Amino acid sequence: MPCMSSLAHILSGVVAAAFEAEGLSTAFGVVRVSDRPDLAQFQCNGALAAAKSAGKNPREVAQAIVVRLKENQDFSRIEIAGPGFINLDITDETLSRYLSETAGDGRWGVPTIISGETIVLDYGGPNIAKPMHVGHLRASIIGDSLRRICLFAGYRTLGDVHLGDWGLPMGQILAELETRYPEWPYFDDAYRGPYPAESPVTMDDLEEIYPAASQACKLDEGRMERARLATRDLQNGRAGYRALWEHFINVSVAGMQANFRALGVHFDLWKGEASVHELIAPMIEDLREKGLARESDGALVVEVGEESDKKEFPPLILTKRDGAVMYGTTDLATIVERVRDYNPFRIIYVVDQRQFLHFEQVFRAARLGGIVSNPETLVHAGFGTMNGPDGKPFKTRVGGVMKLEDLITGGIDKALARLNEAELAADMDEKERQEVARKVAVAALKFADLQNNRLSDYIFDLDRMTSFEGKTGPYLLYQAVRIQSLLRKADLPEGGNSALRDPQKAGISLSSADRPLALLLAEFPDHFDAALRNYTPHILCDYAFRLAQEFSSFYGNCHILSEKNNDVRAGRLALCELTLGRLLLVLDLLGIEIPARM
RNA sequence: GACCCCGUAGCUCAAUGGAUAGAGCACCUGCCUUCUAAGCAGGGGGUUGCAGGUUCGAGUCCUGCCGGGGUCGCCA
Repeated sequence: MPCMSSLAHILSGVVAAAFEAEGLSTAFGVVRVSDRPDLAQFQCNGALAAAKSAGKNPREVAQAIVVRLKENQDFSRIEIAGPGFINLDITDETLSRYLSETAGDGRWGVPTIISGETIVLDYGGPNIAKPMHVGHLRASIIGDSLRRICLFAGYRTLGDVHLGDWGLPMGQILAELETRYPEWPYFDDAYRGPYPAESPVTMDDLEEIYPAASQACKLDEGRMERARLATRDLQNGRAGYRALWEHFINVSVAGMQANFRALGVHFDLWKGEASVHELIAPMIEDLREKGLARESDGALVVEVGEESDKKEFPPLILTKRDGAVMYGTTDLATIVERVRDYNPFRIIYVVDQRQFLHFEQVFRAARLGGIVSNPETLVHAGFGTMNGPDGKPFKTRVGGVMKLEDLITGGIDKALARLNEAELAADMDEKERQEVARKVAVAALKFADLQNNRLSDYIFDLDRMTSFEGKTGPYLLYQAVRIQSLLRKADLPEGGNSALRDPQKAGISLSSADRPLALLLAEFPDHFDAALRNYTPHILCDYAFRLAQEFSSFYGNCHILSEKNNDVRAGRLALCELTLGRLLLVLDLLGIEIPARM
């Protein structure tokens, strides 16, 4: 029977009952890991707040609670400190029992949400015809991590790449190609035969053509006008444009998939803005009938302002003056589609925080139009901008953006160099060495990004992102690999460690050298819960690092395999297994793969 | 101009309103003939931008100011 929560949560229940018995709210009973480990393992600060609401002396309230808690055998020490903090230590038996009971089912104390609700996650958002650059890193890996976190919590998850494949850039490229190659059959309205199966452009071509087209439109209003018309004609189904556009999609998606494969980022759906094109007309019709869509300066808009707005809120534009739709329109139609197909509990958008206003417009329109009934369905989990060392949005020295592919291969090269220095790599074949280097490099990249608070901007520093020492992904891998190696040498009996398998008999014997690690292991459900509730993978990064660090300290201070006392040896091996299990899980939740050796 | 976010160690970042604000990098001192040194043990480094306020208690909440970034209808 697995424990369904963290130790602190279980202790909260005990202390809350004491508060209730004193006629006080159970909310005061919250117990958390002490922020003063030198004073206690756990603390409850509720007596202070309770005293205030009851008009009593805090220490007297605390004293009454302590008297009741003394009856509980799980506590080894209960003390009042300062103005009324209740400091708590638990017995080693209680700690050991908790760790044993939460081992073995792979959940480490995290309860499963059994509702089976669906969460759609929208992340990545790469654009057709543009190479993926470092800016796509954040959306991809934060989104993929959140998908893994939701999945582990028990939700059904659908990660959607949501390609940028339907807007003005498509028209700009079409117009540019039509200017350069007017003889192509794609531009001949009289052409009736099948269009070529082979793409006339490669990804390299597109990488040159798109910036050229974009620049031309910026400088020349005539070119921009033709790009707008091409966009509209594409959206209206002009056959030659559609055929050429499909080639763009195919060559672009092939490039993206290579990048995502290297990163280990997974998507369940490869839809894009164009996927919902057929839903737009009926959706607009419906919004018209409801009186929500109206003409404004030639455009069709939905007013989304609210009474409480501090400043005027711009309307959502459904169709522009020229009749073409905007990305807000496709985003709204995508909600229509997702609700229809998946009836999601949540739709989480992992998109740059600078698009806050856009999503607020779309979300308000969706609520007004009755597209979603629960306002909490739609969530924008925004992230901060990736800046250069100068504090401005990141650019390479030559002024362009760094391609994601170059970032990854650069990291792999550095990892290979590090591997070659170490003697361990000598007996690896070329393929294994490459794969280990890729895992190390990707771990470095992902951890360097994910450890930052999702919402705050952060400085992109190439050297730091491909650093393997200190608070880095490779450090975590290294600790996990060391534990794996140690456990292989431990020659454990079939079915695992007796200290875990038979907790009633042996238990995990603890000492001052390993107790901090044991306590930290018991914290896992709290950190998972915080990461899930707030959509913040960095919480798990921090926990994983602390766990690895605590283990490394333990490993350095205690020689495990040569331990003479069988109970102590078994207990320490059990802690190794428990640490490895959590480390592997947390790394998996972060989307980080572990090599067998490094 | 209006609105939103940010300001924490030399640098990059943490810290559900709680006790003595923590890590990593960089710098300094030790430790590889015992389980992987991508490591461990230890050290120096802070008026949390400034000024008020609320609170038993503020890096955290409120007000003002200074500094930085972002957004503000026909791009995505």
